[in-house]
Amino acid sequence: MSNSTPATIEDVARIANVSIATVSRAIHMPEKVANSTRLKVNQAIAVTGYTTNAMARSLRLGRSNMILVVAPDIGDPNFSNILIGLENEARAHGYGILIGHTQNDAQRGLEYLKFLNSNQAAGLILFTGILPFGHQTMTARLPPSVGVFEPVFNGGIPYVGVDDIAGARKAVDLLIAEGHRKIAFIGDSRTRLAYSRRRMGYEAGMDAAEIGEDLRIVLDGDGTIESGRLAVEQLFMRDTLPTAFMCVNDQTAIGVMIGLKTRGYDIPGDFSVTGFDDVPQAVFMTPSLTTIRQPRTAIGKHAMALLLELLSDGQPTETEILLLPDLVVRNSVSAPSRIRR
Amino acid sequence: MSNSTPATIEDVARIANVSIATVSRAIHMPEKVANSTRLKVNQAIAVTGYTTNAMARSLRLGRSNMILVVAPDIGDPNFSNILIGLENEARAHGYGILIGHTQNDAQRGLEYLKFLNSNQAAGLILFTGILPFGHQTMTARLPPSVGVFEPVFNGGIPYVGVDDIAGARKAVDLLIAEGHRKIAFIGDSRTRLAYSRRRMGYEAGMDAAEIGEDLRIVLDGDGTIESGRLAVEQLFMRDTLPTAFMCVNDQTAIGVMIGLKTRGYDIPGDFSVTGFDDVPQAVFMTPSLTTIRQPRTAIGKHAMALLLELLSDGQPTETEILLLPDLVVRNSVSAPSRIRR
DNA sequence: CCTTGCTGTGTAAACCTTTACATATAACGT
DNA sequence: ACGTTATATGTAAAGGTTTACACAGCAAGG
Repeated sequence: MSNSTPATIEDVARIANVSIATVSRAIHMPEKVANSTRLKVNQAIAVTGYTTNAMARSLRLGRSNMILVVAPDIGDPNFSNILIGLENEARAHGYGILIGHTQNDAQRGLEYLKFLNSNQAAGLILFTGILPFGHQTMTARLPPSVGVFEPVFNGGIPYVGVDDIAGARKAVDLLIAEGHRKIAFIGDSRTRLAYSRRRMGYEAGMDAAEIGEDLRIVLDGDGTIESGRLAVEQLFMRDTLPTAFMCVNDQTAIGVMIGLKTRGYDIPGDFSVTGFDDVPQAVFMTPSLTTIRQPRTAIGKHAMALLLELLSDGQPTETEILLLPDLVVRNSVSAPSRIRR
Repeated sequence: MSNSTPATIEDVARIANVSIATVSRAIHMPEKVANSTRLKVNQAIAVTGYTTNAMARSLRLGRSNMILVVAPDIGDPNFSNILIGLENEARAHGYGILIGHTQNDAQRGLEYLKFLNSNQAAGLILFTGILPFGHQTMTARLPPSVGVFEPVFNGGIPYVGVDDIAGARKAVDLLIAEGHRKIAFIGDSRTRLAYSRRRMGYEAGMDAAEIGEDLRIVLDGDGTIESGRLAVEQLFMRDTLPTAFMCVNDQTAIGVMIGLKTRGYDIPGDFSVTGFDDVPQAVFMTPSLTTIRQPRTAIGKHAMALLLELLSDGQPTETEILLLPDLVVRNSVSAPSRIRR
């Protein structure tokens, strides 16, 4: 049975005693072929173990039924759940998914660009705020594409993600409602639209509560645990400390909590901390982290639905789909302690 | 410049005023073509923005320069670093990497099997202890393949990973050296060779220290944080408790720590805990987790090297490469407290 | 019995490459 | 000047599909 070389459509045709055209039709347009013939073909397929060569098929058709997902960092705790949303939706429509990992390296990006240029994928999902194709980004000829998780700031690609401003606003409003006034925003200096939008939410909340500029502290890290820890260290160098840390993402918040705990402070007794994303480990922290939940599978689902629409219609019906995130109240926030510096 | 349809080798040939064969040669065997001609071709390539259609190329050649990495769970904290090792090695040899995510679903596995059957990937890296192709696993015609991180228990596929027995032995030896005798092993009941080997290390260590069966406690979970927490709950139902928990992996250890802390116990004061893997968050736990470090990028590198060897030679030189893991001593282990129950 | 239309099937071109083979030109030795 | 060899290029086949077009057989309508 298990020959060294896979069966081709020709092998099937020979055994079924029909032409290759008929075999192809029996597979893809079964109603166009006589019952008796279809039976013969199916038997021959079973005998040979034939499965159609997707590459030859795509070459002929000029399109494939694979979708490429490109991400700079596959270890991002948000990635896997968004991916699951993408996959489920894609599968329901007969598409398969392949993942490309760029490690933020333009050379690797170009590799995947070649893949796309060869029609090996019908569509593209971008998990990155910037097109990862280096200097060829401008001239790149991309298939229908959708950005996910963070807006793609060059390239004018439709985007599905969370409403960062509204989400951040929920966090800052909670802190203010608890009585905090001096709230630090620990941000991310990398050129990512998502992060600047979260900061906008912070500012809007502070504005709405009429909290002056003098009570706002903004410090930029790079969104990693370590940068959260560092931010705490930097703030302790200054003479005024906030009563609450609103962090641009959960990684940063985890770093902030580690920094504060290392210095012997209690959370939320001494300082309150909020995150953003609700990564899986947020619930396992001590104290568990109050944060804004990304509706990850929903994002994936919507993004894929939009991409599939693009694949059939050609024109995007909308250029940005923003999902409203929920506030997840856990144990890292309380009222500020009255007695403090 | 940016036409709707990509340039083909024919476009280049026409502009350079040569035949398509010459263009192909100018690209792949430049020394076989006259300098002047090569120049013309290169200019034409620049003008058209031509990039060779990888699919047509692979169809003709019967092989591609892509390697498929199949993983059931891309969110596994071990995955991304092993992947980086794989990628770096692959790239150095002109291969690209694509990732397939099966979610432990045989249907998805079959999708990737088709991908392979179409020669769309030259080789296969398996991140899973079992071939993910459902009932077709036996008859599947696979390209050269290497298992990584956990041995593939069906299919006789060469494997690169850590020496689980030796690693587990290091953990149990540490606990014994600290004075522990009643050591619980929190395992994983899923049919994964890696986990049963870790248990063998545990047993071997207990044997060597001549600690009797009556002092051994073995409880199986499923390797998740939650299962670690549950194991603690179950042990508290029994009348005797261990002084140390040796966990089959870090996830389980984290769950055990959460369970113990929830019950108000101090680690390592009341109980010692060890993990296995050294996932990124192990260092950020409080207390930080003493564990066995997987040499992840090294595993990836060796696995890819072995696969590349298979791709050229055909025959595997070795069937299993075991890397020795290091013990990482942090703060979750100390001597057992004398006064207890 | 002839035309028309329908159903089912086959033939061959096309998708884009690579490369064995053939051919043309130049270089060289005698 | 001629045969031999090396170098550079072109021609065409092959890889596995899909599908427009052509064709054959047959039923229906006149």
